[in-house]
Amino acid sequence: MLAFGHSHPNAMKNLPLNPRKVPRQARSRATCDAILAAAARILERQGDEALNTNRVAEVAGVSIGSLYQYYPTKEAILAELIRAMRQQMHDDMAAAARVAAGSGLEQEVDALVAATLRHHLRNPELAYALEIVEERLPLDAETAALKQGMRTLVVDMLERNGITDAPAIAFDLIAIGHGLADAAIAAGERDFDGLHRRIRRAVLGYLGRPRL
Amino acid sequence: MLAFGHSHPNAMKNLPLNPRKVPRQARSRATCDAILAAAARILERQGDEALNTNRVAEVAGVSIGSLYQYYPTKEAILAELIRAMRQQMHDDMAAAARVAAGSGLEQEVDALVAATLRHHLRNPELAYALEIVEERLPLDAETAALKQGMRTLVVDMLERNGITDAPAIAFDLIAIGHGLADAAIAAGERDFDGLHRRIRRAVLGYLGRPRL
DNA sequence: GCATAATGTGAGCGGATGCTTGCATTTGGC
DNA sequence: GCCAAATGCAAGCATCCGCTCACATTATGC
Repeated sequence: MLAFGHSHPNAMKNLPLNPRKVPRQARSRATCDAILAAAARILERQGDEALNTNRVAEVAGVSIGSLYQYYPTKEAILAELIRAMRQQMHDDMAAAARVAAGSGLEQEVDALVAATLRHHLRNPELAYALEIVEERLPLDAETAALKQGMRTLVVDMLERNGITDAPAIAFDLIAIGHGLADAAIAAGERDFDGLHRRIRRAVLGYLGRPRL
Repeated sequence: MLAFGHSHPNAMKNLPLNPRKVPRQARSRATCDAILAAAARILERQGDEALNTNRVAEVAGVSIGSLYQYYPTKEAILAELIRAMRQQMHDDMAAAARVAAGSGLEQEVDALVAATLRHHLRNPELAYALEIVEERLPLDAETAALKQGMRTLVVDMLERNGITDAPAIAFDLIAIGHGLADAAIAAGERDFDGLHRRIRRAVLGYLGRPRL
């Protein structure tokens, strides 16, 4: 389960952005958490097509009115879930990059790939559903910054290992990893070790390293 | 623009499959084409969220009742568009594979990659929108067969060039190409030559070929 | 020309869903 | 204990959208 950081459900949604209340008492914080947890549960078990505000409120054991006191729109709920996921993923990757820094390209690639796969491993269904939702939602600034941060971790890793044109290479490596992970997960694979090896092979192959 | 093959708008949709009329007169064939063209236009210009049956009928200059005489559901229209796209793509790849067969791995990879990119080049917006729709739609048997056929073209190409475990390798190569193409197109790139080179690099790198 | 089949029409039904609003209940400071 | 602020509630409004149906128009065979 994701840990929700309580980063003000407001401060998002630019177009229909009507300010909403910020929870002050413990009671209302519990309500917000119940709403996010219910939304995650629905996404995980039934996918994003089954998610609507009435159902979220029902599963959360909260009235629809309470939901709209804290989340101005359905998208605000989804954006909050996505932000929490990206935060966790970013922090995990940053820690992995820090630990592996200086251990050589192969080790560093491995560390970053492992961090991203760990993310999917925790809750494959939810992670997959959230990524699908993310594609068709305008990113809020905070989530965009997190994604940029993850990209920068890859760029820095490449530069530490003397690779030129790192930003463009990072773009492609991320795309390659995404492509392989998406295809494997969509095909129902759950062998993350095998997937890890294939992503390593693709990444190092793209970088022109001799095969291991 | 896609050429619609008039492969019986019926013969799809297994669950709510109510037989519908098959066009006999030229008049009704024109109606069907107008409906498919209108749906493609909407997808291309406004994306799949903006597509609904009322709007399709309006853009096609046809009444909503006429639309439902030939297409039992909204999904049947989309499935027909997807089928036409996959047919064209498959035929294009098959022709490319035939011409390039025996010219060596690098040439054959190039030919197949070029065929798939040509497909996107014709109408990037429509191709992109259709692939998004395809992901969340149950494939009809004919489309599934076309996709399987394309996969087989890649497997055969690999086996012609002495590569073992071809089916698994083909799966990964397709995923890699998809990942790179999706990311580039989503980022607004329109330099298909550059994209072609990067996909070649990724594919040959995965296969462990020395860099060119 | 006429009968019949084929095709075209659009008002509107039924249901889903995002969200508002008016009111009830609980909490915390004094 | 009291009151104002915070929180909670759910009926139901407004809209969208997939789709039907009863009827009008056009083509085809004879």
